[in-house]
Amino acid sequence: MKIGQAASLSGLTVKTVRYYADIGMVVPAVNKQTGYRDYAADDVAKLRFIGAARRFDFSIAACRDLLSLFQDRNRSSAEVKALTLEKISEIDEKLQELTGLRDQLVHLASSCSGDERPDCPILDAFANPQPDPD
Amino acid sequence: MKIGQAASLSGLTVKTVRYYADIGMVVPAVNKQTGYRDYAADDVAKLRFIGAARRFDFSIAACRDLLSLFQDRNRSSAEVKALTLEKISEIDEKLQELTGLRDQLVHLASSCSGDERPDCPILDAFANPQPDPD
DNA sequence: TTAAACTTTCCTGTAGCAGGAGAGTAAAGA
DNA sequence: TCTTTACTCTCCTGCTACAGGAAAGTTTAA
Repeated sequence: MKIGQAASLSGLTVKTVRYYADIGMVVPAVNKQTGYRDYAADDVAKLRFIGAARRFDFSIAACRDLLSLFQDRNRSSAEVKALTLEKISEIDEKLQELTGLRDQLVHLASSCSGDERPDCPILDAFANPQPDPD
Repeated sequence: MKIGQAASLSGLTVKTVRYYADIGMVVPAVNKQTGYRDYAADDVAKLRFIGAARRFDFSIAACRDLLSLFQDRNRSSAEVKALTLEKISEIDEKLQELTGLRDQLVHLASSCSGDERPDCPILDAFANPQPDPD
């Protein structure tokens, strides 16, 4: 099938599918007469797989790893689980960071009257930044 | 003072400070003989301000807004508060998204034995992705 | 005087594509 | 059959917010 159909079946855009071909992640056959990419059902499965992994916030590099594990009939599930646990702890870090940020901003906002007067504790805080705890 | 000192006083890198000059955010005087950028104390204050706002995850564009509010003696604090509240709700969205992701990954990982057998519910889930709820 | 430390501009690379130009191909209707 | 519309191709640029490095000039300290 042509790229448009592969894209819609996999829930990706044509641009994205073409990009994955360019970087060698999902490389379809090529119709030698037209130069059109020719996607097999197998390729579409890979694209769907990658789309799902990307939605789980795995990077392209991680997707590549997962995909090769996915295609390796002899793989053990341990590696996949390890990658997943790693991803979870990455997300945990990001969550902590964002939560801290949110708390500080909420604190600043609540101490700001938000009226027409020019005083603003938020700007004051930015003008006299606390040194980083790290 | 020269860029190196301005950078260390503001807690930014020389590259970053130079970048802020290039995009017109903090433009220092220039020593016409040497071509060296010449930062005043005022410029350093702006750099520190921006550094703090960036640490609060404000984009460069938002920093520009905040900075102009900061420099505007007649500004009201209402605009700043509005920007901050907007940022908080952005963070809230991101937190929700990440939490959902985390939950799903934890669920997948817990259903995966993680041993040497090739079966892996994680890969299975990726191979048969659930349609997006959006 | 010389060497080390800074500074300058300019160019490239990052991640993961999106947007668009210009040209060729395919499918469907009149 | 002709034409129109819809795809597809490659190639180039742009996005965010800088980092890294080259080649050349400047300053400062030994």
